[in-house]
Amino acid sequence: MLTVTLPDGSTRDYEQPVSIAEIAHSIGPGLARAALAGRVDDRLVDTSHVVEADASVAIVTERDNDGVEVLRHSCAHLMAQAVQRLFPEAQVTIGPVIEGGFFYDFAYSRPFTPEDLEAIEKTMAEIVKEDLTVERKMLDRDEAVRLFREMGEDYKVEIIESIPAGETLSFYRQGEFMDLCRGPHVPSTGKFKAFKLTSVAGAYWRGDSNREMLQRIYGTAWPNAKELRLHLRRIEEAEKRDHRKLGKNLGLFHFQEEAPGMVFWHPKGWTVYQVIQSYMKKVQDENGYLEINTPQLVDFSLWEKSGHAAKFSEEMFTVESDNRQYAIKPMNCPCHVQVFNQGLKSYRDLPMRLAEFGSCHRYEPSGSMHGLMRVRNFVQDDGHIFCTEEQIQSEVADFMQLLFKVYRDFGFNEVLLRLSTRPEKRVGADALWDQAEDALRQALNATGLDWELVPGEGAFYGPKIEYSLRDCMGRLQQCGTMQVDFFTAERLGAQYVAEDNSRRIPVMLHRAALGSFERFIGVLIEHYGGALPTWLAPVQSVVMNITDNQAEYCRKVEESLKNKGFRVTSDLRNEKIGFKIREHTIQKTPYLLVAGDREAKSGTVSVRKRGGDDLGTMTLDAFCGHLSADVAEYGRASSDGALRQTET
RNA sequence: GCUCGCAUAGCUCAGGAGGUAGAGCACUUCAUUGGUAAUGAAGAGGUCUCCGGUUCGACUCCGGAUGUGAGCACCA
Repeated sequence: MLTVTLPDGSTRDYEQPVSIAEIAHSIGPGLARAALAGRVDDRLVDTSHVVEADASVAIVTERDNDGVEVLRHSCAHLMAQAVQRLFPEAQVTIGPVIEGGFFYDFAYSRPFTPEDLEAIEKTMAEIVKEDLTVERKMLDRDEAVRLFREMGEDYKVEIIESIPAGETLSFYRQGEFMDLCRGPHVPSTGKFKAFKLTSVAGAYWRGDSNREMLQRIYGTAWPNAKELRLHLRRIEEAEKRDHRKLGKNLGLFHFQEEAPGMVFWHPKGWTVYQVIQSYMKKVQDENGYLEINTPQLVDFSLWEKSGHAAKFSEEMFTVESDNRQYAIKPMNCPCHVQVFNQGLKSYRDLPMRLAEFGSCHRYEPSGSMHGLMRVRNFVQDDGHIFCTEEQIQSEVADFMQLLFKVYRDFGFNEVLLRLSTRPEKRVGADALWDQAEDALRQALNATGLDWELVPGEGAFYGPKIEYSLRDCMGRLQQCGTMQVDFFTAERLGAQYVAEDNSRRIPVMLHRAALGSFERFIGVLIEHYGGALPTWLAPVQSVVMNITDNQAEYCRKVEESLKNKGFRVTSDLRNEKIGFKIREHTIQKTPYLLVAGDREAKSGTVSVRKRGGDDLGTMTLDAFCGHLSADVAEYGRASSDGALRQTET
């Protein structure tokens, strides 16, 4: 006799051990059909799993997030089975669930083509029709190695061999197909209703660029056709917001072959850039930063001293002149230490916060470049805080306050915090790493917000906190960073005189809020789909005449708005008003002002917002008030004012 | 950097057994002075990314380079 507690709190008694499928059936035949998996005391299991003792049990269906995950994972198996039916020589490797779908990596003699994908999808549909039972099997490790070796699955053999001998492993079989897998999986291949293979690409075996490249097929699976359709539409929407496309259409910037990975900013894009820069300048001024500027070319020896050359010399641009080797600076830190080093510093000077909008060049691998998001020349809103160990925590805390304010002003309300700790390749003693990691951990805990630990992902000189924004498409965009560094200052000879007259080495905090202007602007463009909030819009308002009669009046309106500090243009072309409205709407200008004879006579403007809202006719003063209020709101209009935490 | 794809007018894209190319928008000119998402007409615009090869002939086929896209790897 055992008692099963269901999610609604009700209980059911069974005479003997009972499977999830049987429990589902005893509740109702509809639920039995919908069952994809089960949850026993919070552990996800197959529907064939037998409950042997009292437990809380839930039937997992497609309405459950875990159910959708199971569906996708099983769909990866379904795809692998189809691939092996069509291409018997293809070897299977791994096939996990990812956000929104799944992939499976195959070793095959040639890449798969779009036509192959169609054929694979068709075969998948056939296997769905066959409604094959999916069975779980347990095998001893060595037995499994033997079995997969016989099947000619070398990659699976390698995976299984990396598991300690003597362990029992679970396998899943559906028809002729069998795969090593932790599970759980759907009970049969008839459960799939909506899936689509989306793309193929190469991917390294075990994520190691020294090993062979496999053929990865991406797919997506959903509980029904409608959700699949919505998913595909969301992808289309995201493509429309692509900052590379909008950057071209809105005339913000361009790239060209002669300068790969480096931006040509156009007047409008540069306006956005400069608005952001002066905003950051103001924020930094208000927060005790001293702005500096340092050279673009610095003798290579400085990079050797700082330790960057040892790790990144391949990624640095170099210049030779007068028999001297220079590097175009790939980062600002060593230069900031040089500024700190001028003149003897006292503990009274600390914390010293140096900031620079520092242009950096890095020879990024060609395949990693992506519009503004990853470029070879970028400008960081860089800052280095030289301080004592005791000051670390409050400095980190202060920076976070600054950061959250900045993000809110740009219209981002969700921030994800991550702590990256010591990597394998690093400098310095472990005791110092302990201390540095501890300092960041405590600062994170002090915020009261949740954060995520990412072991081994720190910089070579210190651990870091990374701040990622959630954009309106739900994607995470890493922007800000705060790094504790006990080593660079020492390497570059930075010192201060302490209270007891001893010489001490300052701690260096590396920090950036936006990350790089290029990337941040890319994120903004996509977040807003090009319709930047008024304070950022390159052109805030355009004045249009209806006939030539009002040209002079429009010029006056433009002039008067410009004098008040607004970014305004006028469009006096001999075109119909509808045509002009359309053009400036497409250009996403926040306010469209129309002046005909009526307005010219009464000294007013007719105001329309880019979204189509008609604000009616108002005096120029009234419009100025409206515009000022909008600008003063920054990007907060889209926020609820409070910083929300993002789900990790 | 790796795998695969792509590169045609300012932009978005067609095209063809291998016989030097086309649309829409934009641009220029003319007409039109029109009240909230496209007025009409005419004109101009191309070494079909670059370098080699095959061929009587290459934008088209082959090889390479460069750039770029998706993914992987990398990211101080």
